[in-house]
This record gives sequence, structure tokens and C-alpha cells, in this order.
Amino acid sequence: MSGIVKTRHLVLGLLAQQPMSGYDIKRFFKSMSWLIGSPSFGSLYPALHRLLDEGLVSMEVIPQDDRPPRKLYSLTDHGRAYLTQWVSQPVGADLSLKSFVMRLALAGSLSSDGLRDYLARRREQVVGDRRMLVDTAHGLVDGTDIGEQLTLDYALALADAELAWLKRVLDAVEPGESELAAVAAVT
Amino acid sequence: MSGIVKTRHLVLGLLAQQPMSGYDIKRFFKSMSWLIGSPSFGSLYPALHRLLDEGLVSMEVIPQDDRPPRKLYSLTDHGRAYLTQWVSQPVGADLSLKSFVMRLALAGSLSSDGLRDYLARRREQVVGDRRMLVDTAHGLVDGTDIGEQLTLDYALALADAELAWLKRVLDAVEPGESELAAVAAVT
DNA sequence: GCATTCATGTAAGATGTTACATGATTGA
DNA sequence: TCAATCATGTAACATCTTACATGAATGC
Repeated sequence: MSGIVKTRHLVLGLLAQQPMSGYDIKRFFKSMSWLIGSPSFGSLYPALHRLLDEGLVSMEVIPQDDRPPRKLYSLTDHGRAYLTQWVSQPVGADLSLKSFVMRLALAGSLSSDGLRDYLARRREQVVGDRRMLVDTAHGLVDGTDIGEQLTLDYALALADAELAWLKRVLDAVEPGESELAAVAAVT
Repeated sequence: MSGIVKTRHLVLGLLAQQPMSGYDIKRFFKSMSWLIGSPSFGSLYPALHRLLDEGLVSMEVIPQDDRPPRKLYSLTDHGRAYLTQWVSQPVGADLSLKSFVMRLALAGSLSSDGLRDYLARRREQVVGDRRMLVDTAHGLVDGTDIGEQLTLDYALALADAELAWLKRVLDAVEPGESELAAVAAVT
């Protein structure tokens, strides 16, 4: 009832950055679909309707000449309060890649300490599970299934890449309250 | 109705390698939970019951002295046929990391060509979405949200790592019908 | 001419989580 | 003594997918 990220929270996080339509939100998810998958319209639109009912977002219809009218959703004050309160509360123990990324996208609503804790927790998780993977790999005999081998190998490769990334970002964030701008080596 | 991997298929894939209990299956998922998440017992046990009803698996109760008795599930001939038929049919267009890994674990039931196609398709997906990520990153102005920056950076890092892995494995698989054993550099 | 993009939505059905229950054993 | 591991399960509830519907514009 605390750490698990549902779609609604990420939707709120996106709207916290700028007003968007359901279609815009879907586009964002699509760009991330290979990583975390993308919810269908059949779950996205009802989710927005519910957020409207709960007063966490407001909606404005924008007519367009060529195209169908858009429904632009914005975060209300209530929604903003809800989001900051939610994002600042502790994260559950098990943190899958998907929930990690979804909450990472909400880092803007997080304190410097909060972000550092969050990344450190994810690192612990990956380090622990990486160890388990290596143990499993050592236990493998010759005749082991090719699928199992490939999966282990893939998981190890991604784990290493993620640990390298976490180290890089944590090093950039660690030095006191200094700028996070060092991360901006995105391009 | 074709490419999407549901839990049941991966369960069948695990049982294809060796008979397991529900608890064993959960243990496997747990070891992969940071990557693809893990289903709860509340969905795992009912799934096994349903597979039993459908005749795709058989069950044997193994009493134990210390611990509660285990229910060992094995793939039936019917189940094996179902699995090979399912795994050999074409993969849908959108392939998230989770569904990719789940199907990768089933590579043992796949032909050499099938595996190559599968990896190549995933590569296309990642290449395409990586390009989208770079485009998005270029469009970012200075004041962009830290969450968005971090997420993009993270996604790029993982995409690169995955592409490197795919290249390595595809190079090992490509040379005609030669051995896949080259992948066994797992340890 | 046909598929795709834009843009929204509903309803049925599948699937999932959460929270409970049981109960012995082992390690801190 | 308390928490965790082993090992199974059910019931209520939440959520998500699939498949449908609408309809105009743009690119091949």
C-alpha cells in the first residue's frame, strides 16, 4: 500500500511537468514501451476519468481545426499535494525495473536526499540479485537449458550496466548539495 | 492473441525443463524480480490449478518429514505440444523487456532460426526506440525536469547495454548451424 | 484506394494484487 | 521470543487487455 507504482501516479507525475492529453500520455509510454511496457487506452482513459472525479486533475477541451478536439488535463493543487506526499513516502522492499523507472521519472518531486536514498536502495537490490544470479550460474551443469543460460547471461549484462549507471549518477549526486546538473551529459 | 507472454506460458516453460512446485516457480521469479517482477502466490497457484484442469500439467504430492508436503507439477505430453506450438508462432510487434525476457527463457523450445529471428526483432525494437530517445533528448531545453533527464539517461544506458549483448549473442548464433555453446561464457 | 495518425471512448472478460488462513521448523 | 522460510491455498477487490465504435486527414 506504499511503494508500488501504479499507472495513475506516473500519469500525475507527467501532468506535474505540463498539461497533456490522454493521447500525449500514451505517446510518452510508447516511447518507453520497450523498457516498461505501455498501458492500453482502455486503462488510460478510465484512469484519467477517475483522477478527474477525485479532483486531482482538471480538464479543458481544446478544439482543433483539422483534428478531433483534445482534452487537456492539468494537475490541480490537490493533485500536486497528493503527488508530493506520495512520492516522498518510503519505497517498498521489492523494486522491479519497471517500478524503478516509473518512480525515477518522478524524481522532480523528490528531495535531494530522497533521490539519493532511492538510487542507493535500487543499487542494493541489484547488487543482491546479481549475486544470486552468479550463484545460480555457477550451479549450472553442462546440459542446462539454452533458455536459462541466455536469460542468466542477459540479466547479468543488464545488471552490470545498471550498476555502472547507478554508480555514475550517485557519484554525481553524492557531493553534498551540489548541482545535479552534472547528469546533463544526456546528449 | 499471439505474441504476448502470459505467466502461464513461462510456467509451462519452466516445467518443460524440470518438474517443480509452485513454491519453486515463485523462487525462480523472485530471482528475476528486479528485472521482470514476480507474480504473487494469489495468481500463481490458481494458474497452476487451471493448467491442471486443462490437462497441460500433471501433479504429484511429495510428502516430506520436516516441511509441509510439496505438490510437484510436471508437463504432460499435451502441455509439451501446446508449448512448442505456442512458442514457434510469430511474435507481436511491440516487445517490452519483460515479455522479451520471458520468451527468452523459453528459447530451449525454439529452433535455431526462430531464436535468431527473435533476437533480431528485439534488436530492431531497441534500435528504433533508442533513436526516439536520442531525438527526445536533443529536444530537451535547459529547464527540463530532472526526472525526465534521469529516465532518458537511464533508458539510453540500458539500451546500449542491451544492444551490445544482442550483438554478442547474434554473432555467436549467426554462423550457420554451428554451436550455440559459445554463449556458455556465462560464468 | 488503403493504412496510418490523430483523438476519444465503452464493455466484457481476463488477470492480478492484497489480505487473510494454516502450521511446523530454523536461526538470531 | 520473534522473524523468516517452507508450503499451500481462498476470496474480495482492483486493474488491465481486447475488441469494438466513431470519424476526418494525411501520406503511399
